[in-house]
Amino acid sequence: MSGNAKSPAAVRTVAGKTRIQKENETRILRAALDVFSESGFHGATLDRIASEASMSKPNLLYYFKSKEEIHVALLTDLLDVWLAPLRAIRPDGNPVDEIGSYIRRKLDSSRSFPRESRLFANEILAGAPHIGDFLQTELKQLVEEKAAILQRWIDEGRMAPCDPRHLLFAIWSTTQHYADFSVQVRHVLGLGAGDKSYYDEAARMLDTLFLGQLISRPGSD
Amino acid sequence: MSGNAKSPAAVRTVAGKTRIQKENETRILRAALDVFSESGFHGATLDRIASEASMSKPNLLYYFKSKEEIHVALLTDLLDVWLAPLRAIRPDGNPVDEIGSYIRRKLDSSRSFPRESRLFANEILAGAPHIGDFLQTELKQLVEEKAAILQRWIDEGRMAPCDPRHLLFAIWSTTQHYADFSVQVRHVLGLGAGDKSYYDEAARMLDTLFLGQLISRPGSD
DNA sequence: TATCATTTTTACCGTTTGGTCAAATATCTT
DNA sequence: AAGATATTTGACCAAACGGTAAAAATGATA
Repeated sequence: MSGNAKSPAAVRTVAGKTRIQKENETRILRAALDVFSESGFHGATLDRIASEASMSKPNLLYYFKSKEEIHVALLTDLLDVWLAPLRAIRPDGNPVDEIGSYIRRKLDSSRSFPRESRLFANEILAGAPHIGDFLQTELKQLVEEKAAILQRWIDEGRMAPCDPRHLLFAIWSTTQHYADFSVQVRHVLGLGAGDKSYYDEAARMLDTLFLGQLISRPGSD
Repeated sequence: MSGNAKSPAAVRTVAGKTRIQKENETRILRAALDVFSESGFHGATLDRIASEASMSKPNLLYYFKSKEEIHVALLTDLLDVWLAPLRAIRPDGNPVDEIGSYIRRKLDSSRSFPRESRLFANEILAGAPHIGDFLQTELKQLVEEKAAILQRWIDEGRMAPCDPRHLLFAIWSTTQHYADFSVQVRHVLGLGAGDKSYYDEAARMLDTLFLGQLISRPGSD
């Protein structure tokens, strides 16, 4: 009677989620990502999210207790994806490859998930009310771990000396800029609304900036 | 009877502003900058702005017709200040000095005017509903003008080849990051709320990143 | 001090918004 | 098909919000 097969008399999967539940939660989160990333937390309304999810507002609130719960769910889902590129930096790689891949992955994230990037940016700009703990613990620890790797490369003379944590900040800011400030980028470059053609030039620029010069290559690397 | 001395029978200065008017408009804009930069346009309320300006809401609306008018006034005031560092880049200078000064000025802006930076960031993130025109015309033109200078330096072999406009994007994003994402920076570095001590290390990092390497110095420059 | 324009306040309004409730409907199991 | 559970909806609510109107108070001028 315990297990996970069927407790009362319904079709529930492992996590206790019905087929309809999973479907609707997905629909809601998808719609909410649209609305939150476009208008921010306070600018978003449950009515718009419900409408975009083709669902009545009370029905939406049947799956998520509050507006904040939807927002937190989105952020929580996002964090793992967001950190994946940083996690992928390998201690036994060489600086150019590892940092180069990291930049490429982060830039790809901006291009492929601009709404997620803006959601994150909005949260930080608002003072990180929901993910402050995450930043202070998980992110801080991960940064320290990866910064130690970079520091070792510096000590070994394989990279120009600099504060590794600030180097990471620079990579974050430059890559995320193309998602968070895409309107400005497009307006300055004179591009249309959906045009993402600038990403190629951006990639070249970042390679020049971070790799072409920052990392000294003895040739043996 | 025209002039600017005194038209009807009151104490008005050049722009037709009473002493009290000027004082109160300043108080309102100051309070509004606090609130808007902290909570964004939609998160801000007239009640909070009025309260922070030690003023009743109707009295506030006696000086500004609407919430949006306050917001636009803030943004408009900001734009000139915001572009000053870029305007200061001189065609007859040398790359290291000019770009170095520019980075220093932008970083100083982030340290000294973080609220202004966040106000701007919020506006862009929201899709630049109020300053879209400015971005497409004034900013675009200014960027083209300065990019041409950088391009000339590149053509003359005084700088590593790269897209000058994206170089500007990189400078904008890295410097503004320290204001817009200060919460994240502090949490990752393990610093307290008001601590801005990281700016020194940030400046070193940016110098290394942009100057130490990007710009090739023939020695004669 | 009388006069007039400016400034401030009190009371209020219509709308929007996040959220609730109970009833109705669909879905699943037996 | 019956019964139980899960889902959906329409009607509604209290609070918050941007904004208004008109009267009261203040300040400046003569």
